[in-house]
Amino acid sequence: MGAPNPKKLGAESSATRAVLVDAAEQLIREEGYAAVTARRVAQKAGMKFQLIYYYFNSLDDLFLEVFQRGADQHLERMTQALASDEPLQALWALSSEPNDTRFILEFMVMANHHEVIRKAIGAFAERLRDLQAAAIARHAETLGLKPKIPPAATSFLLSSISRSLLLESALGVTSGHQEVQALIHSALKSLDEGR
Amino acid sequence: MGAPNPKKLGAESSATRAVLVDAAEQLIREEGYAAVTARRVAQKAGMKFQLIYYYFNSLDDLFLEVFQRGADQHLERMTQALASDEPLQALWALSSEPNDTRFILEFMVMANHHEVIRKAIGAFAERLRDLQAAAIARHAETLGLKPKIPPAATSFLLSSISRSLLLESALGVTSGHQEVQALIHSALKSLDEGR
Amino acid sequence: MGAPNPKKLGAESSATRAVLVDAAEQLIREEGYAAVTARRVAQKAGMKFQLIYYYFNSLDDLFLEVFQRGADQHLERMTQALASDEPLQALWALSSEPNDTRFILEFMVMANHHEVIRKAIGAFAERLRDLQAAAIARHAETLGLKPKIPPAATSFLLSSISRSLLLESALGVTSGHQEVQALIHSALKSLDEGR
Amino acid sequence: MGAPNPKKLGAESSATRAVLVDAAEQLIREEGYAAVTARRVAQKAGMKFQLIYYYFNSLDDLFLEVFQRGADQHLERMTQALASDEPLQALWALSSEPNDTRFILEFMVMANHHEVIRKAIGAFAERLRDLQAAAIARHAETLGLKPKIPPAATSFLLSSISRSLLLESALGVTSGHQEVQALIHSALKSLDEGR
DNA sequence: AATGAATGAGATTTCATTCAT
DNA sequence: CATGAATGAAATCTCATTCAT
Repeated sequence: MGAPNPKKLGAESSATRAVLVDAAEQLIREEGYAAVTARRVAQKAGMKFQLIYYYFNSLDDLFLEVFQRGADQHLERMTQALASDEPLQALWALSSEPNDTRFILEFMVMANHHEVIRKAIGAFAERLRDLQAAAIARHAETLGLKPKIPPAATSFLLSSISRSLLLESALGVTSGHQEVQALIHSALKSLDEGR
Repeated sequence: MGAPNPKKLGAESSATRAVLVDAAEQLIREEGYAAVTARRVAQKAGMKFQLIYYYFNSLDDLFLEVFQRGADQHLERMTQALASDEPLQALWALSSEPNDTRFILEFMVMANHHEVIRKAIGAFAERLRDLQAAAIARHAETLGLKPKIPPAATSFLLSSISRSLLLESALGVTSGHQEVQALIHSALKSLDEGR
Repeated sequence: MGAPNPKKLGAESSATRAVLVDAAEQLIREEGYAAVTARRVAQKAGMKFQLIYYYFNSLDDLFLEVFQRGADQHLERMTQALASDEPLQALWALSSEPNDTRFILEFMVMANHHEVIRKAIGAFAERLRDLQAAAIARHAETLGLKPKIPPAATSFLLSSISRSLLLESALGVTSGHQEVQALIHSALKSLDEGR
Repeated sequence: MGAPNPKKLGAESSATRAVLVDAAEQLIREEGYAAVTARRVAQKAGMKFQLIYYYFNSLDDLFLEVFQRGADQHLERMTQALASDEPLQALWALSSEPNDTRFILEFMVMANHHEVIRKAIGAFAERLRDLQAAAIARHAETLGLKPKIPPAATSFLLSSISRSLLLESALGVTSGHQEVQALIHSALKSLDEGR
């Protein structure tokens, strides 16, 4: 029996549903999650706000769907990046993309108050780490290297650093940034070239 | 002394005022800035919510005061840490303190949508960076070292990494953390001992 | 029909909406515009105050709708009055009607601090003046008269005087009123009869 | 015994008291009576708002004092104007002064909701009317004229018209105004010159 | 598949006023 | 004389959500 859907909802495949998710995503990107309300999403989508409750059980559900879709896309992109000839540099480039990174950060913050989101983003972060670590290990093996830094640590470091560069830039703080960028670039180049 | 401050009501030195700032700080630490409303702060402080407007004119003012007080304390503590015999390890220990770091992170996020906060935390971050970079440079000189990594970059890296360790831990993500901790510890030890 | 009005919620045709407009109008007539708050309107209508924001988005919108409805009715009545055999006397009778005149005066005052209302009542006053001036001119022509006083001035004078009679009466001041009424009556009679 | 002062208040002659009345008057002139609150008056005066309650029993008392002072000054000015060689033209000039007229209008509106103000402004209006009517009668007698329009009516008409010219101008409505101005000017000139 | 109607809860903010000092 | 402290009341407005149609 399990837990049956307590409410009849709009079909998963509806075009309208997608429009709502799009609108919510845009809003999060532009103004942060705190700016997302049923009314504002609907307004952006050019629809009535009640539609949100028709398609989603609650605003949280909508958030979750926005996140899930974005996370899937990001994992996809990351997978492709890691498959390139210079996986570390590709990883860095993608991690430095302000768009995606700010988006993910927004959910990290939201997680504080949304149990459901916390689980989802936790799972996502873990998968991302594993994905990256595996690729880094694979790459090292290909080149016949025994890296001093464990793959998972490398993954963590690159994520941390790109995230912070972005976070600080948004605050207008940039002291030390150039030096770090230079360090990272040369390190990654060496690694990708097997030296 | 002539015309008083046009709007400021409660005295700076009031005990009540301090109680309110305490309550707000606690709330931010426990539930994040988004949970702070005049009503909730007052409730926590066991007071009427209007008192907040009596003492602060606006919620933003309260936020700012909470931040400023915490920032000052942190700078103070950091200054002391950097004055120790092993400044880098002390820096790291303080930066890894969940209390302070989560607190600062909360404001970094808040800054996205609060102009006033952005300026304040930007200024704070810059001061912190300069403070640390100067101490790191000083320490290197004392030991007669020429570090490969510029001081400001070292400061940035340590901040980024501690911040991310904390952020991810809150999400239940810890893969790669131990390895990073180990790396950092050994690196800092070497640096502090001049090797 | 595609994207609905981004914010408008309640339908234009709702009965509830009309009840709210009625209540607001009554309140303005009885106690003046300054007495109109969402709570009081709702109370008078026997409804929850949030309904006002459901139907009107803002109190100003409600004010505007009350005004517009009243203005339209007044213009209608004025048009009919001016079509009578004795247009000037009919104009005066209508302008002396305390109900309408006090109502309009209330908005004139409100206009001082409400940009939106200012525009609306400005437009209305202009239309009213033009309507009256045209009728007065027409009437003069019909009677083959060449009036010493320009039609627009006549319209202005009658409006001013009726307005002030009312305003002063409300203050309990009536000295000179009877004499003015007598003057106006005889003047209008002459004009209407073509002497 | 009568009704003794229920509260000890600041002296009538205090300079501080006058500063507060000044500030309130300025505020009414600039932003209308609805903008007058204890806080704003005090702010404008560069004082603490509690002082208002120290010097006046309530805000209404302050309003009343502002009005009384302004009314007395206006009566004074009017008396002087009426003593001139061309009393009617002087009367008109003073009545057309936007400053004073808007100020008085503001109180006429306030009267709707303030019993005390209503009585005060009623009494003032009556005195003003009597003053003007007497002067007009005197002037007619001096010139040996028997005016068709009773003096009180003349006073009423001039007040009404000047008031309305101002009220409409504020709304951006001016149609018919020039013609009226011209009429009034020529009529008053004739009267003043005894033709 | 969609939407008009409604509402309880709560947000920030402002006020007039009192009182003790 | 003057002012810090406090508060009850009310203002406008927004939200998430439900329900009947």
